[in-house]
Amino acid sequence: MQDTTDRPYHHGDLRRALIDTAMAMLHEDKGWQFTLREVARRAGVSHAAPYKHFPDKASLLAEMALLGFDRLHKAMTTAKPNRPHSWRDEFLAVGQAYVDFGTSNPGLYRLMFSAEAGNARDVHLSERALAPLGVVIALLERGQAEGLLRQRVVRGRAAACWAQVHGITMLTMEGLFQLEKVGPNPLDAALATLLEGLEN
Amino acid sequence: MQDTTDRPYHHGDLRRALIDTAMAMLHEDKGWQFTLREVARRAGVSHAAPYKHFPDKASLLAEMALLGFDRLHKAMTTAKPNRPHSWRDEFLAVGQAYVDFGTSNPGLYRLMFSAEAGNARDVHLSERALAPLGVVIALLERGQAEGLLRQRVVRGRAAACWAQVHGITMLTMEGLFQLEKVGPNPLDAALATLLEGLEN
DNA sequence: ACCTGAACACCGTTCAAGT
DNA sequence: ACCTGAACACCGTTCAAGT
Repeated sequence: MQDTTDRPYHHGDLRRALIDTAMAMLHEDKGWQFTLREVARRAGVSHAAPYKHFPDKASLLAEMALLGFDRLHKAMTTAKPNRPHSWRDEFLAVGQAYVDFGTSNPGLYRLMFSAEAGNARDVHLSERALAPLGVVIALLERGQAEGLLRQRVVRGRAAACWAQVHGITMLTMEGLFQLEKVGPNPLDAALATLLEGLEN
Repeated sequence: MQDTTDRPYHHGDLRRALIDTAMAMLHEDKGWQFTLREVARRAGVSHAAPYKHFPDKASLLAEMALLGFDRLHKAMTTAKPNRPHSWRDEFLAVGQAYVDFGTSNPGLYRLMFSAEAGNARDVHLSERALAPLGVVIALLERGQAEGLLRQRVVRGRAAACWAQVHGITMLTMEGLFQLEKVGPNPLDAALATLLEGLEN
């Protein structure tokens, strides 16, 4: 349903429109393997128009991944526990927010972590990918300062948290954490194990 | 370099040849996003020939993923610690074998865990994907029996191990565990955290 | 029983030309 | 400054026809 009438030739802000359209398409079957031509089609422009705003498809994907990391970062920083405010509650809230972000945006999350998509992961993207890790590092430092956590090198522990939570997210996304043999609450079990590895 | 002379028309075992060729192509840039036509080309047959052995590309990929899970399973069961034979050594050896398998076969590993590739992950594939998990479950049961591990629901702890090790593997593959900010030995740190979460 | 060649409906990307 | 249309070199998949 495109209005081809009110934008006779020049699209107001095609760049943003393309990103928005592609972001929406991420929620469909093919994930980030959508077609650039289809994006253009839905944005109401010719299939050549996107090339005036992005050198190629990979560049569009890279920009979208960047956006994704920003959103993940925001999801983690705005995550708050329901009621009490113990360190442990906050930690679990952040972990849950991370997993929720991934499982409710599987297409975007896969894109963010696919070196395959935007061919080479450039420095810019890698830097932005580490912002979420910064949240975890700060959280662990506070936990150690409060004497709740074992005294271990924080960056190493943060890496462990990241890997754990990334693994949970991906396996859930692939449907492998919903299988009987894996047990009833793999997510809770994984987070509990992680906490037992961190706490005093 | 195809011998088109000695196989004038009928290829002896084209099915296997296609799988082998595709498996080899997994190690190239595009990973499992290789082209079916290119597989046929390298196998020395027409681009239509593969369709006599696989209904579509997704079926070929599914078969390859199955093979991958078998190999991963074997890598885990044949993993042995260097010298001593404590439970802990064995656990670490299995974990390391898992990560090594993934990082040295990134194309295959990504394929195994991409619901995107073989469209729907069928029951067959999911079952085979759980064989590696079985190894971990057995390992944890022994550790608990020997009184080394906390008494927790084994399947839950096994899920935690899987997620941890899967996360490590993927983040390493994507190059995110080689970044300075993540620290010097994220892999070791992650495995150490996992062990501290399991052990008494 | 197994393979080929031509064909169909697509892609990503480029580029001269239009507004 | 921004967009289009035709073109190029590809895909995956199908199907009548060949051996």
